[in-house]
Amino acid sequence: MNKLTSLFKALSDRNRLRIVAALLKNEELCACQIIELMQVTGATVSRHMGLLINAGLVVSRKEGRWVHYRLRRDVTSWLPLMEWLEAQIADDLELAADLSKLAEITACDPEDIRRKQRAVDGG
Amino acid sequence: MNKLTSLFKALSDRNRLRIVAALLKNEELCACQIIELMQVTGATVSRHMGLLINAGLVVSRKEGRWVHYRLRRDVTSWLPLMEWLEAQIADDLELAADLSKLAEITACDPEDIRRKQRAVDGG
DNA sequence: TTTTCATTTAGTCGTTTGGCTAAATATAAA
DNA sequence: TTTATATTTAGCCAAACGACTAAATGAAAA
Repeated sequence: MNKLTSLFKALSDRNRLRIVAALLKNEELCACQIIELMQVTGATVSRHMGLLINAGLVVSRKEGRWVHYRLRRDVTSWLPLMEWLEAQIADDLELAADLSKLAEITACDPEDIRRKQRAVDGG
Repeated sequence: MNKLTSLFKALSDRNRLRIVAALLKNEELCACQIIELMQVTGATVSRHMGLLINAGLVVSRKEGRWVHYRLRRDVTSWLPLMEWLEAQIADDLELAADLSKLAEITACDPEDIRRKQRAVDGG
């Protein structure tokens, strides 16, 4: 697909926009933290991350069993868009609310988050 | 829907992006000119324009039987995005190609364009 | 080396999208 | 006031999307 089109498609889903907002405020997040923020299954988060990676917005880094995601900051032509987006997010009540929830999540040890998630799943 | 989400949704379709690109280069375009550029039915263009209007990107102006569209330039917080977009369009071969086609279209009298379109429709 | 576990892939399902045609609406011309 | 015409609305269809569950993968822990 076209670069620009897949970029906008990536940003045109509410949940993916929440992920990008989260990554704008956190250098790096692991899958389980994003799952915890969004309250969807790991499979769903994985699919969203795949789209964001494909659009060229995000890169992933594997560390043991865990995968960490971060925004690509090396595509200089997109930096103005990212800066603009960050300003818009500040004005979006729902996205702004996410950020405080996210602060609670990142304050925890990811191991604890997974423990809690497994307990809820009943796995 | 959310402001930011409907904005990105509006921009996430290739044909709508072509329309926005066209409106960035032309203060105002009428429906028949957009139909001619995109080679889709009037109904389809109408639906796309409705989405762009709903997203707050475009306004329409009725003049007799004709409807003219232009970009909203009064939403100051979106101007940086529009400027960025304009720069990206210049780097997009397909969108850039559209602009020369558009130049031919805008050089004609819209009445002639409709005459041609009616002839093709067999109406 | 078996088990556990984090993530991804495959497959399913209901919803949304983007195109079309046909009918409706609104305005100008005859 | 009838007819022609530009756009919109309604209704249809196939393809794409976003969620889920279950199965597969790959890496660490036991």
